[in-house]
Amino acid sequence: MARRRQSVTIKHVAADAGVSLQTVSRVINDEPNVRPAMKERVQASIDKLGYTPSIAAQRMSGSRSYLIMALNDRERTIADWRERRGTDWVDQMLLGGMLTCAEHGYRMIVELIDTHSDHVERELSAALMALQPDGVVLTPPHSENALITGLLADRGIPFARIGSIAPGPGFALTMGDTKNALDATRRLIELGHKRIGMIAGPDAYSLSGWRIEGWRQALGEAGLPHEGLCAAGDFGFESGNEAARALLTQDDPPTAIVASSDQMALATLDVARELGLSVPRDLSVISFDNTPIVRFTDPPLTAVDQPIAETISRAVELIIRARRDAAPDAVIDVEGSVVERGSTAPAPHLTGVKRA
Amino acid sequence: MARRRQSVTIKHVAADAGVSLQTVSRVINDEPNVRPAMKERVQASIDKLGYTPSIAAQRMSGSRSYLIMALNDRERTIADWRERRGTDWVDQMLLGGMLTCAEHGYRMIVELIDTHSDHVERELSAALMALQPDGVVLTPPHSENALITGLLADRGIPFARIGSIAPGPGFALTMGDTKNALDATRRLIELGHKRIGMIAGPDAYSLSGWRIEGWRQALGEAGLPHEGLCAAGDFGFESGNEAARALLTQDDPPTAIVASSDQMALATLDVARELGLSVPRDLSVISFDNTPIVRFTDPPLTAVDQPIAETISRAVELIIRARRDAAPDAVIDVEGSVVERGSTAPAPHLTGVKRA
DNA sequence: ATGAAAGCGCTAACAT
DNA sequence: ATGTTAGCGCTTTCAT
Repeated sequence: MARRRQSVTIKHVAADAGVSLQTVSRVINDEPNVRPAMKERVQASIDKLGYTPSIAAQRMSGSRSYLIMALNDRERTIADWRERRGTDWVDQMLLGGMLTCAEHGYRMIVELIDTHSDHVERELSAALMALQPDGVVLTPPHSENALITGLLADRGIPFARIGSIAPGPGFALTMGDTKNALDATRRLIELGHKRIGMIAGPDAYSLSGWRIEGWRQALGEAGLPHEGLCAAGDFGFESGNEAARALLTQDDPPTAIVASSDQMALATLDVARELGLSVPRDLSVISFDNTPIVRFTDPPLTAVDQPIAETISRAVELIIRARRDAAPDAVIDVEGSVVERGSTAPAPHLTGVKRA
Repeated sequence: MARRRQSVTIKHVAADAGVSLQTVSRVINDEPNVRPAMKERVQASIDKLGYTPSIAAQRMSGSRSYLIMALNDRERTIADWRERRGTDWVDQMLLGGMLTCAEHGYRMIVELIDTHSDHVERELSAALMALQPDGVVLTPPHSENALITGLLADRGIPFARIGSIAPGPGFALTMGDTKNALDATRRLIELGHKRIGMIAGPDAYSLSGWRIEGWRQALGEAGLPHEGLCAAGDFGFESGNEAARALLTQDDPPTAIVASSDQMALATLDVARELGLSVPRDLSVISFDNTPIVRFTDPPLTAVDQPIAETISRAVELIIRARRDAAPDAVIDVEGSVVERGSTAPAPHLTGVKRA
């Protein structure tokens, strides 16, 4: 391959404007100590030649790489893509991440890392050495992986933890999990439900716990019971099936269920159908995620919308500003909302009658 | 900001192994003229220190950047994300692209470019200068934009054109559009349909034409008419609504429709419902895309599955091999398939009776 | 088969 | 306010 060189470099601009490289550099980076007239002249040359600095060269000189790495769980992400489950997490991440990066001249680059692997550190370290990103966005469950956060902290790389509130290095951001679960449960209580079940996510994710907390809090406020009404899944369809079955086939089953993922809610719909329960007449369901498919289920699912794009956008801004500003101590909580659709309705009148 | 340096560099490895930088470089790049024993010794140091070369430095020295840029239409992509329509094109692109890139030590980086903008060239040029990718994957409609292909050809950057068969620079790949439309239409003919409509995509996409061609060819084989049975949309829901209405409210309307996108098929379902037509009893529908939502529509849509991941994967391989191998002259056509679901059924008996 | 020297495009540090 | 120098980590010459 022919040795490919940059077509227009800082040298060309400097020559064209009749100034030193350094002055051009100062203009590019909007640094002080350049007279307006000079700045204008250099900018004119830049525009004329259509010059854009090479991020590789910028990085080499000890400056920024203008790259932000978004780390996702390899196994889960690939499975979602392969199965075409309609999870649009990555899309929403790119929506918030890429656009905000672009506003600041940065790029977002998606990287997949194994969670369970014993060589997480090697994988991550290799990615960091290869790319030299200026920051990293950690999504669950990586955001709570001490090996990962520790390594980033050691290397002094700014990073954001989505779905983590633990103190320590890195910006912590959450998507209103507790309040979302609280709101969803309250809504069901308003509809007259007295026994409201919860299909929780796996323990490995803190947000699973937060949602349980919100659910319990709402029940507590209303003096309603929670005992025996919480079953845990792993966010996947199969686990949701089992959890829903466990909840709905017990004595005095719930008339409403909050599921911690769309897939588990989908499974709940199936189980209900199988048990001869009509949704929402006999059973109300609210899910978390609000992925595109929930508008097309039968009935369409009332769902908690997670502000993924907004949250990643905030994370990126924090990372980019990290050089200047001090880290905010507090956890940043971006609010979600409940989108009401057809899977929720007033509690059935015959509450308390065993149906299974 | 502290001037952040690479933690482990080629120098460290060279020192550890007691050899010159050059020898280490040769080992990294698997070059000849290194004795096995030497190679082993160096590799041991690399493993011990957990060394991975910086792609910025590799690029700077005139070698590869190990970056492949995937170019998508900015406006459409962002709209799909914002509306959360369930289009998983980008996901499938990443599935095929990222994984294949990773196999070869490359990274895929997604970039959005305006199609209609008059400064496409400036935008693209800036991205190329900043990132210096070793190759570019062009998706429709960029793959048929002469400004873009011309610029890449001029710069000598290997690129792939997805959904383009035009001769000229760059690897051309298609996803079996003609055959897919042919198969879908043939399937409807097998089911006894005599009047089969087509809701085509916009002219700006060549693949719209290829699909029309396949549809027409199948009709021709069976001696069936096509006149007045083709309406064009822009792939979006609204346009599908109009097109479906035009087809279904005419005299002697079709009993089956092939829609060039899921969104337009969704609209067709709505129009059918509105007109009192039951799908698939009165009307069969086959769509293109097979996005996740089509499993949840009422009824679930029979759809043409586009091998996006596989196609992008092939494109990436071609680009990476471009340095060694000669460009294949022929268009590479990756086959799709029809996934049968609930929106197709035998033609209604009362064919020919006006219903609208 | 190995090593030494030069340079990629850019910026930090140090002049002036 | 501007210019000069040195060097980032690596690969390409060019020696040996």
